[in-house]
Amino acid sequence: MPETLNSSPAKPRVRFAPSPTGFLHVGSARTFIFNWLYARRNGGAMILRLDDTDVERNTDASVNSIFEGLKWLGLDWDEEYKQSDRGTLHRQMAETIFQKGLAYRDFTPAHTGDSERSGAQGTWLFNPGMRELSREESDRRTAAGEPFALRFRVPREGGQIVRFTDAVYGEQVKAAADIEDFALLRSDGMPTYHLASCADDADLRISHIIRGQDHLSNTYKHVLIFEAAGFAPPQFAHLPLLVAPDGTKLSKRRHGPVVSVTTYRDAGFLPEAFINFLCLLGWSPKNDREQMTRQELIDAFSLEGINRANAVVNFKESPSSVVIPTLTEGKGRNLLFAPEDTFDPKALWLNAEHIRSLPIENLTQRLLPIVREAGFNVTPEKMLRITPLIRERIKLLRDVLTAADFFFVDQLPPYDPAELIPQKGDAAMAKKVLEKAQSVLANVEFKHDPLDHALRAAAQELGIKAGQMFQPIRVAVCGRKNAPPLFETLEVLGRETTLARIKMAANLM
RNA sequence: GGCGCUAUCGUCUAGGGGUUAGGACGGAAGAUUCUCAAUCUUCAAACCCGGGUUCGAUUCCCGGUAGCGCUACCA
Repeated sequence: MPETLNSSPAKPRVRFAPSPTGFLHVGSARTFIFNWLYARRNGGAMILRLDDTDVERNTDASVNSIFEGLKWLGLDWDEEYKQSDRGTLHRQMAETIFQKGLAYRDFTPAHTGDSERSGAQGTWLFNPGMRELSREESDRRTAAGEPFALRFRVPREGGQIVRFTDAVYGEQVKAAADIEDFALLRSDGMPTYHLASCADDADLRISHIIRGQDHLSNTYKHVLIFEAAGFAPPQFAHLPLLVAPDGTKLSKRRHGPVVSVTTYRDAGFLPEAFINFLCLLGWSPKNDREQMTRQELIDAFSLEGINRANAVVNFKESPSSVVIPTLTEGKGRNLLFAPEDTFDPKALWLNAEHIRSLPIENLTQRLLPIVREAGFNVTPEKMLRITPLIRERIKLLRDVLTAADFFFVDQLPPYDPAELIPQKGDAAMAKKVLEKAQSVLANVEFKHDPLDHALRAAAQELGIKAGQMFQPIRVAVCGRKNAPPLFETLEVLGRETTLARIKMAANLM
């Protein structure tokens, strides 16, 4: 078939272009997800491009963190590039623009940075001296080896206007006179972000640029670059920013690990739940749906559903929670992670919802590695029996360690004997219950119904309420008052362990 | 300082010239239950302010305020 004649509508090409200067940030992850959703929804291509033109700040650790985070989220891409490999392309575009007279060499020594940040009123939109330099003079100084930055010659005369249509923010118009003569090339010959980004977007035939709203005002510069280089600008869609409860942009320095994707992974979030949560920040399916699978998100996604106001990630700003070490001390007592109230309550709820809707086998598989890593030897068979007992009781996968701890240990850690005393009862009643329980449980079949009948009958014999019968047993066996339902628990624990623990408890009374 | 973007319950959001302004999380109360969860029911909770346009604005327009972004030879 003559594929050249195939005029099927162009498939969208989108990209995620992080600069590897830190771990994968939750905001970046959301940007990736929205791009990915758009690509998958429309049968397009997802491109991952490392924007690593800032050699000073790039690190391998950061690149790893990005890959690690995306891998955990289970997000894939179709093409991958590194800007540092494409310098030639960038310089070509700069040259093209320069030859057209749309850029000029600026021989002013580079600003020495930092200190003049406060004196920003000294900001200049353009430098007439350099802008007006004759080509001859410019060439002469270049030939003499004088370093220069290449600046875009913004068409500031004649009240010109730059415009583009943003899929989220609508028509955008700005007077060219308000745009500074931004740099294209640094004096060391390296391209700036603006140039490299546009050159690559043009070369990779990116059709839609979906990125953070912090780039909205940069977009005018990008439109200028595209047009100067002879390309039609792609479609733009800017995303509202994710901010902290204090309204400021999320940053590791200010807000700690809650802004890093791996923190959520390590805390026991399900990747699909985390993606679900991120999607609901700044986007809405507009039908009151909240819990959604990956496929449902793909099917529902559209640029029209994106809104314009920044969204707050509602984590707790308690510094203490951030300081708590992730180390485990001793077995049994696994108070290891930052308390769950660190995270956005809605993220937690969504996670719990996703956990509840997972088949037992699947959940078990996800729980097992966590339990083993904490030092407990549990067989998959046993875990498979434990999972249904805790599934409704955990919000994070890691909660398995505190919700099911008593299933994993041989010896229960010490607990307060007073807990054994039932409601409206006393120590004597507790002792009576525990002794009765020993004799009853020595013979009954360890299955839900027989246990239920036997224990209720025993309560009646003792002339106490069922609840008063169950509580001492529960505490004896679990080491605490709050635990999964008793009969199922006993069933999993088995007769031997149950009797041993009750005997120990009886000795405490 | 200049330029721009934004503004609905505490938070995420739906809606839109006339609505009891809807949903969700979280909160409160209750039901259920062997505890805890889960589940169910109920309740409290919002249109930033001021002008205009209009018979009527939370919705449209303008201004203010606030927040955020850009204003680097960072991205």
